[in-house]
Amino acid sequence: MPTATPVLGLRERNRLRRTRRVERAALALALEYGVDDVTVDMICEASDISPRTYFNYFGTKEGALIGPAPSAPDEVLIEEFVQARGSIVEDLMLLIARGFFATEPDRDVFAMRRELYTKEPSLQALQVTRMADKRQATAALVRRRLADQFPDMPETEASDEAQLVMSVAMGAFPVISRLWIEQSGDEAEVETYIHAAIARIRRIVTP
Amino acid sequence: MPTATPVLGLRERNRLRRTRRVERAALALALEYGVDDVTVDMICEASDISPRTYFNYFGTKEGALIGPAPSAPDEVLIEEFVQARGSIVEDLMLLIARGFFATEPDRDVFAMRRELYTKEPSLQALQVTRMADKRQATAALVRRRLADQFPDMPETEASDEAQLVMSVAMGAFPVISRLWIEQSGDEAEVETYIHAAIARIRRIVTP
DNA sequence: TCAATTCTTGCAGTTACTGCACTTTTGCGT
DNA sequence: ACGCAAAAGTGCAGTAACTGCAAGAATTGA
Repeated sequence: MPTATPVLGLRERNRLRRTRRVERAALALALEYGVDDVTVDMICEASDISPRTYFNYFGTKEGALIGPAPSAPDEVLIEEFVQARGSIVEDLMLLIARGFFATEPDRDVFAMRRELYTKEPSLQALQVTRMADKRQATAALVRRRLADQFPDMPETEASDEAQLVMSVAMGAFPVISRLWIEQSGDEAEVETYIHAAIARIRRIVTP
Repeated sequence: MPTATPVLGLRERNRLRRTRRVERAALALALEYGVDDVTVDMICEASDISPRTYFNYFGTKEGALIGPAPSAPDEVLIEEFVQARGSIVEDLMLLIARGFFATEPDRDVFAMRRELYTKEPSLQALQVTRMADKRQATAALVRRRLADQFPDMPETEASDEAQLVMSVAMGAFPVISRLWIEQSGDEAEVETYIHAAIARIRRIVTP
């Protein structure tokens, strides 16, 4: 029986294998010695790869630890988001969460990453930093939705509101993903967690 | 007429003067060339200080750009926060904002910082990273308040809720401070901005 | 004015990261 | 099966952020 996924060339397979090998090594070292006491050279020696190639793959020392950035959502999902009419923050979180699932990680790597994240919360800050790069793109999405939903809202107000929507969503995201990762890790349930979190936010901003 | 503030020793005055001189130089350079194209050596040459001392003062290259971390709130303010009964996120933001004002910045430096922040939003991410260091301390405060307000709330739920409160507050903070900095910069008004932002958050998490 | 303390600085070293040129590997047409 | 073009891996040299240490300078308090 042929695989459902398109057959990958030797090139891709090598790249995947290598990526996993390096991620595993990096995570194991970071778990043993702590992120700050691990050097790129150590990772490279443990995973038999040259430092130059390491940076080609991951860009930064922490790249292998925090995992790939969530992929950009495709047009269909975006359109769905623009036309949805739930809480805008909730809808945005669902959109981001789906992008996160587009890149299915290795089982071991996933578990190690979970352990490391709880051990060194500073890595969460790095996630946020990386997300920050996508701020503008995401803000544009939110503005599209606002324009669609409230055609009469003045430009500047929409811009401010978009910023706020994004900030709240990105601020709460680490908490939600931590909860979800610690408790189940099952894709289906992420929507439940998001929904519960939104309800909670509603409560804590109400006197 | 003697000054109201306690007289500073020569040591303190030198340190203050130096700090301002370096901050000014760093900001001017960053505004002219962009943060990434400025080196610590350039800043040191422009402000006539040794690189070693620069790091003693500011710790990181960006330290002189983003300004001092908000000082830890004193016991009185903390007690006030624990016993307040407004929206918990709003009360927390007010607490943080007051800590921010405890260190009064130089007028010029303030203006340059404002300009740089709008020019290079990546600096905001740095602020967040630095705030992340204080996450635990802040979370403890929030938990104190929750324990005071809801004595029956179970441990784990309180912990999750504290995380969420902090994340939302810290997420929204950059937006608010940007609005406030761009429009007035007057201390009195910051409460108004915070209040308005909270109202807005309430709206965007409601379907 | 002198001794104790604190601060600044130079130096040497480590580590993250980058551009460039060179070799190896892979994909593919014949 | 073979060889060529494209892509990927690697070594090297260099830059820049940051740190510990110890010596020298400034400040303080008696």
